[in-house]
Amino acid sequence: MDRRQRKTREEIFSAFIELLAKKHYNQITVGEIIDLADIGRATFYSHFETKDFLLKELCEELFCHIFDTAEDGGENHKHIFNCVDCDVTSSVVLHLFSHMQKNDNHILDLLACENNELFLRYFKENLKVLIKKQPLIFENKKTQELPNDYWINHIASSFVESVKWWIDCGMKESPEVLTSYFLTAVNLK
Amino acid sequence: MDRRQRKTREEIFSAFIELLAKKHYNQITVGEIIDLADIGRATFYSHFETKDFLLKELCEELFCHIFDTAEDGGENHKHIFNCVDCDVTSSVVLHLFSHMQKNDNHILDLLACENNELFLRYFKENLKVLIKKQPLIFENKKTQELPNDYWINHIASSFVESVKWWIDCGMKESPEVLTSYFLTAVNLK
DNA sequence: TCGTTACCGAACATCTTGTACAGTATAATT
DNA sequence: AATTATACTGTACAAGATGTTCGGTAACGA
Repeated sequence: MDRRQRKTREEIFSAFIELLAKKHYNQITVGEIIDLADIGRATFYSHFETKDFLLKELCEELFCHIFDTAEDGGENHKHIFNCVDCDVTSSVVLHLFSHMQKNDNHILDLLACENNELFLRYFKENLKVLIKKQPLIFENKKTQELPNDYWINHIASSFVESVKWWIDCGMKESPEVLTSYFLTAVNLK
Repeated sequence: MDRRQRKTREEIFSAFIELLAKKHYNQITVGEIIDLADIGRATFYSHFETKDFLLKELCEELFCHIFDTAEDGGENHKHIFNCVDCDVTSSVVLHLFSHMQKNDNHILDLLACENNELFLRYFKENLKVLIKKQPLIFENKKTQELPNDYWINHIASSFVESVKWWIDCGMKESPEVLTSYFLTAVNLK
């Protein structure tokens, strides 16, 4: 990809994130974005068909990154984190919470801002994929009573809601504590 | 309130709900609403400052209704529903799921439609209030390990997510089955 | 019956969107 | 180094949406 293209794309994303932190998605105009990014109108539209596509691509970029690095969690992360209770399940969960806390790529800004619905949706969908790949880690202990997809949905939702709760509380707790809350709530420890 | 005012208000709400079922909130224009409601432009703006306020008031009206009728759930609903296992907790939960299934005031249409974020948010907030009023019913059994507000958030979220899952599956299950799933997942039975 | 209030409808300024095009700067190719 | 291709600029533009204004009409309540 052309360096100019890459630069412009980054400037648009950056301006967009800055605006999202300030006001609601619906209130943001393309005009504001191009002013802040300091680019021409036509340039914006040569990159993104509409504002909606911009949002979509931003989500995809952010979540691809965080979940790609989480992929190998089950096998390797025992060694990366010095976990208190270093079993595999809490290792993967802890890894995710730690990622959150570091706020890689402004992911927390987006999850906390007023219009976080879309991000949360991506977040949850990606989590589901991750969970499905680790059936042993997130085992459904009540398979007789709960359909599996209900269970997976429950786990993924509970994780997302834990993160939201964490943010709302000002993220005072450590990732370790959050991991413990989460695993207790969903009965995985 | 003037009968004309009431009528106009209802017509606007009705047109709005019809449009919401068809397309995303962002794509709906005030022009479309007033065309479908068959009222004058100025009339719309004398009722609602903006489209956002319309959405807000719609939510408030719908959720006030459903939760007002759920208030007395703890004491009286044993007699209204012939529950399989007629303890108080499942009675309240079952009552809510049953309400959902009946689709009072198009509440399911709104929860299922593309732009359900705002409804879900209202839904969850109202649920939290309900849960806080019934501390014995939704008891936090792990009070040593889980902060109470984390617990309440977990319960409310799980309920909302159960409803969403239910809708996504086509609502094939009975309210009783959903109640069972929910109570199992959050470990309340 | 009479004063009040809500609706109508048309017009209007303003803002937003998405497209078009000619000119300029930067990258890639030879 | 010269040439070709591609990305950005800046301005302009049509089409459509927003929110307001105002004089006239109809329905309400007392």
